[in-house]
Amino acid sequence: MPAAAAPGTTAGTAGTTADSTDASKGVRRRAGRPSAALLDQAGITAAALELIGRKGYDGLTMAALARQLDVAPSALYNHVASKRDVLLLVEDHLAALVDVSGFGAGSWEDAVRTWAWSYRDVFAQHTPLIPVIAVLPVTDAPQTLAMYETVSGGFLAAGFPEERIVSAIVALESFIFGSAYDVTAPADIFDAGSMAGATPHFTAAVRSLAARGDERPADVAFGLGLEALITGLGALRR
Amino acid sequence: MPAAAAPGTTAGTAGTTADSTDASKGVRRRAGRPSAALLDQAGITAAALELIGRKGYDGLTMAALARQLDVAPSALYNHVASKRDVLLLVEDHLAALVDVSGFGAGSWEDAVRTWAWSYRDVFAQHTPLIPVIAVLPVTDAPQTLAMYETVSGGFLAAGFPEERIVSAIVALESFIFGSAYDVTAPADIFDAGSMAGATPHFTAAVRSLAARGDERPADVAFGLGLEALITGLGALRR
DNA sequence: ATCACTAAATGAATGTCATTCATTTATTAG
DNA sequence: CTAATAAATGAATGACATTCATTTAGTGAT
Repeated sequence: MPAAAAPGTTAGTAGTTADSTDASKGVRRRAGRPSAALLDQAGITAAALELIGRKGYDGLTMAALARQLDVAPSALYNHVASKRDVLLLVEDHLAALVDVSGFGAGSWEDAVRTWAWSYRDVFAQHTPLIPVIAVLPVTDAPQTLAMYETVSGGFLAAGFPEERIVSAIVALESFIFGSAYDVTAPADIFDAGSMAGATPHFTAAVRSLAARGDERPADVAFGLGLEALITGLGALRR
Repeated sequence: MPAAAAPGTTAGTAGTTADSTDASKGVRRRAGRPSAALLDQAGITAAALELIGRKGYDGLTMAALARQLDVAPSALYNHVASKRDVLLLVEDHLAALVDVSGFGAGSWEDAVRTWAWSYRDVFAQHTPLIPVIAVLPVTDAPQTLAMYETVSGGFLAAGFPEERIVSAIVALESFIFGSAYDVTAPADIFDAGSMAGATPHFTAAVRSLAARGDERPADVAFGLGLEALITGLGALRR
């Protein structure tokens, strides 16, 4: 038994971490292997989501994440290789929230509508993930892959030629990602301010957009583009 | 050749490109005010573009930018408030490269085609700017604003109702930004690997896409979506 | 000419991050 | 019982962006 007798109390600086949130109530452990690991990928994902919800993506640092889990930052690296890995975990979790229930239920058009709107809504809250998803091999994201499978199946059942399905999905997805950014843009993004005099057409167009209504500009644009894509892509069906 | 800026818009920062690199070899100056300032926004923009071209966006650090200009990093802060400002300068420079020459020339459809493809191509090389543009008030980017003015004018001339113009442009732009990411994705991004067994429809769709051709998948998807949007949005014209 | 003013540059901090590493230790397999 | 291992610790490290007190050289007014 290697030096078991009387654990020498590495004492020291425990107080710091105190108890940021709940995380792992009370019981602080010292270095060493606990009966059950404090960390795992599911817990890291949950803590990351919690942190993002509370502090936004700027607040998502490895140190803050560790604090949330009542653990030292370096401990995270036993479970993820990098911060990017954390983002991938979050991304894949979110993919499971996208509503694909329309596929197999009603019309193809309605299924795409439901899917696209919910996809956009989910990622509008998480735009910092978009650059990550866009380049993410699907192998690394099982939930995301599952979403693609359902959607592909829906397209196939609707009569799409197999070789056009991926292109059609990619086109829709590109529009969705771009539109997700749009949701986060400031309301006055198109205000030309002092340069308005030099841009009469644009300024007038912006003004007349603002003049009408209740609906959020980002939603109007998304609806417009989505219906165009549904009609245009739908024409590919046999 | 690009640009064809809107009437009334001046060259603005265009002249920047003049002497990109050289910077001021040999002559090191000590602190103090030189006869002509070593730095200005045009020079910073040019140096940033040079650096991005050579090392990519990872290589664009304030220190590297300063070195490129043969200046201390802190000197940059006399001309830009932050690194984000540098990115804005670059973004606005690129906006001038987008081809809007079709508006006022041929058909609306062709003008949109030319504009959209060139817009995508330019930003596919600069995807790290997309999160910046998406939230960028147009006031801060005169060349970008000039682009909007030309495009708005083209839509108006084509018979679009004024209050739909901004939404239509935003929809197209969202698609363009999303598609720009797509260009940079690895070729095997959709390879399900070991999970292929669980995703038969998707895997088959990916395979049959790969089976056909010469054209890059990102280009096929972009063409497909763009034509759908042109048709669908075009129907809004009076 | 002189003198104050000011724009522009310097280099030495600062602070925030992600990430690495040598150690420590509880649990488990043999 | 012992050796191996997974999992945690805290103290570096090394990039970065950004700030600040200083320095200096043109410029414009007197």
